[in-house]
Parts: sequence; structure tokens; C-alpha cells
Amino acid sequence: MKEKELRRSLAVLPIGTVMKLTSLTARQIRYYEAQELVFPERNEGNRRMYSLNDVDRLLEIKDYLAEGVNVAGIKAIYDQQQQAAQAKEAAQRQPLTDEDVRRILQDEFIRQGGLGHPTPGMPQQRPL
Amino acid sequence: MKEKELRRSLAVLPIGTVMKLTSLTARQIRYYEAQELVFPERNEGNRRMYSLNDVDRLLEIKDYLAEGVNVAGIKAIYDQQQQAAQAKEAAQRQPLTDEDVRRILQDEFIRQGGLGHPTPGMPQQRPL
DNA sequence: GGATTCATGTTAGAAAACATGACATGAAGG
DNA sequence: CCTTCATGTCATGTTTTCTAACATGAATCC
Repeated sequence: MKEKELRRSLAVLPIGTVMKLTSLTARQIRYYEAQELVFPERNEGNRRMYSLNDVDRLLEIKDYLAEGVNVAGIKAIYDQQQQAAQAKEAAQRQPLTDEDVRRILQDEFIRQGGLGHPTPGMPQQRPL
Repeated sequence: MKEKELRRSLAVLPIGTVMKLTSLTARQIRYYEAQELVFPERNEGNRRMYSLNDVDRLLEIKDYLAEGVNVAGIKAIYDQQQQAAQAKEAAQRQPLTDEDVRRILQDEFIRQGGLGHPTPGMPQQRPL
């Protein structure tokens, strides 16, 4: 499985190819990057190079936008996903101590309680 | 299975990417094309565009050359493969008539017998 | 030994692709 | 009406790729 994952994350496609694969304009693709929705690599000559995963993400972005979700919303979704993945990874490295659990719960309450400003860089928690 | 096949044959990689993936120089890659060992597509701007299959083939070519097989040899191998594939495909479309079989066998004999010149475009049959 | 062939390197000049930055715009919403 | 958002368009500069030509070292043939 690691093999395929690696292939899919290899940055080998120039923006022209990505345009065709996604039917997006260069302007759109660069804009989504500026909004931190995708993170293409750069080659030695500063050209953006995309992976298949990047292409998938761009198609996803396109779908979200078509559904009426705006860029900020998409970013929130991705931030949330990334945070979840990160947490899971950390959890797997070593089980949490009671101390950790307490701190995490405390953070949760602080955010949910709406005290103070939303922490910058933290995804907004939408009330159900 | 058709899905994957399609993906692998999509011409999406510029020569610069292929250079990195294969550790070949642009000169080498273009030379192999001139010798009809690979057949990259061209985009609207006349730039060569390669598929993953093309990359595999280039790596294969590299191996053959390292083994001491020269370009003509590699070409013969590929021509043979292609002919075999073609024959198989034709065979599957409709079983051969006796007439076909006779003609094919006759062709075989002519070539094996060494009468006349080797048919141009035909892969050489190496005697065992 | 000298001439060829093969696979590749190197160079030059032109065209295509891409980068960045700025200004323009139509739709939506307060 | 004014702003914001997502995108279009244009100008200018750099990078990548193209073709064509000449150069070269190793092997092969006469």
C-alpha cells in the first residue's frame, strides 16, 4: 500500500496538465493555492508541480464550489481533516496520559464556550 | 481494469519530469524516440507528453542498453511484441479460416527459409 | 591504422509554458 | 451603493522545450 501512496503523492505534473485534467483555469488553480487549499511543490525553476493527490483535491474543491461551499468553508473542512489525522497519528504513537486527556478536554471547553477570540489557525467549530 | 489501463496510458508528463523519473537525459529520450522505441504524444504547442507506460518503457530500454542490447535489438524485441499482440487480437476477433492458416504458414516458411531479403519492418527470427 | 557507426554530449536560437503582479468585473449581500 | 469573492485579462520576465547542427569516445570493419 505504501507504494501506491508514494506514487500518488509524487509531484510530477505541471500546471498545464492539471488544467486539462481538472478543467480549471491556471488562475483558479493558483488562487486556490493562495487560499491554502492546495500545496503544490516547486521545481528548481520555480514551476509548480502537482501530484495526483493534488489533482484529486482540486476536483474536490471544484465540487465543493459547485455545491455552493465557499473557499473559506473548504479550507475549514481541510483544516479539520488535517487536525483529525494529526491527532490520530499522535494517538497511535503513544497512548495518551491522563494529563493529556485533561488538557485536551480543557481546550475543547475553552473553544466551545466561545470565551475569547477564535484561536487563529484553528478550525471553527460549528454548533450543531 | 480498464480504468487503470487508461490512467497509465494518459500522456500527462513533460520531458523534464520524465528525465527525473528515469535518470535519462533529454538527448537520450529524444534519441530513443527517433529510433522508434517510444512514441510520446505532442500537445498543442508541440511539446512531448509522456504517459506512465512510456516511463516504464524508457526504464526498460535503459535496462536493455545496460545489458548490452543495442537500439536495433530493442526495436526488434518491441516490434515482435507488438506483432504478437496484434495477431492475438485478430485471432480473438474471429477464428482463422483454413485459408488464413495456410497463408500464415507459408509466410513463416518463406521467412525461415532465408530465401530473399528479410522483409522490411518484420522482426528477425533468430535461429535456435 | 583509418574510416564508419552508435549512442550521447553540447550549443544556439526560437517558441511555448509558466511565474508574478496589477487591474477589471459580475454576482451576491449588507 | 459599496464590498467581498472568485475569476478574467494583460504585461513582462524567466524557465522549459523544441529542432538542428556539430563534436566525441568506443567499438567495428576494411
